[in-house]
Amino acid sequence: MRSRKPIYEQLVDKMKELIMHEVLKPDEQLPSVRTLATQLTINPNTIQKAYRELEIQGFIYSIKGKGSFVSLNNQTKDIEKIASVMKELEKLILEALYLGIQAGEMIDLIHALDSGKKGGDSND
Amino acid sequence: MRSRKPIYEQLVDKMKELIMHEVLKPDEQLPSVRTLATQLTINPNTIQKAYRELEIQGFIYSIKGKGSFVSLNNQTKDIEKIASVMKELEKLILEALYLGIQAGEMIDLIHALDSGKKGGDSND
DNA sequence: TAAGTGTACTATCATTCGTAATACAGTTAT
DNA sequence: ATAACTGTATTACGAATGATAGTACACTTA
Repeated sequence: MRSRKPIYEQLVDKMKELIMHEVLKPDEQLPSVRTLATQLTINPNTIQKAYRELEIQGFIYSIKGKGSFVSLNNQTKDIEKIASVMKELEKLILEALYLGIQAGEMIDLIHALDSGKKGGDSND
Repeated sequence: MRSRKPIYEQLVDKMKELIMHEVLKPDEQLPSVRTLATQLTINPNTIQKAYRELEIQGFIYSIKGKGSFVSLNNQTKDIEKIASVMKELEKLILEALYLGIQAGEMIDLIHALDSGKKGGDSND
């Protein structure tokens, strides 16, 4: 029974969160494919698929024989990805407004996340 | 070759956009399952699946024997859905900030979409 | 009654997800 | 060179999902 979202995708989301929240620091080495597979009791191939996706999205980089590491990216130049995220954002904001969510509420959310990113980790 | 997103989901997204942009007005009748299936050259079951999803999400309502119609919703009370959208929004905003997108840019986007919703359709 | 509507069900096929086993390639330490 | 670790690639299989297809039922309207 898949919880409607593939395991490898869940893993990608989780890792992205950890990286963006700086729980995983730049250049920090990630658990190896086989190690993590053992820890999570899932197949190494599933981990590898997640890692590959994370690498494509620019969140990690892998070196054969050495391991996988968190990217240094803080300011990406990937124009395609930025455009894609902005488009998603527009869709979601429109839906939120349609649902009756106030613009101010969303703006507050942005400010909270933005200051939390600059000022440091005060809360979670 | 599926463009990585199911047809019925693409259809749901498309209809949601049309409804939110008020191209499809409240209480307006939608094409019947079979009619739309013929027009789009896809299976009636696929249309029905999309319509069912749209009904679950509160965008349309269907009456057996009569047809499917656009909901009047402008201010939903569906707390679960609002919470879900807010959570998605938070994830996406965080990723946008991580990519280097400025908070002000997102706020501008919100204002643009919000005024476009209240003031009427000046542009598209 | 007839023709339109939504809805439900079963069957079939292709694709994807996840697992499994195996192999290859590169790094590091011995 | 060897051993033990890393990432990567390939193939195979079973289960779940997406989409098609056909059929049937229930309701509304003329």
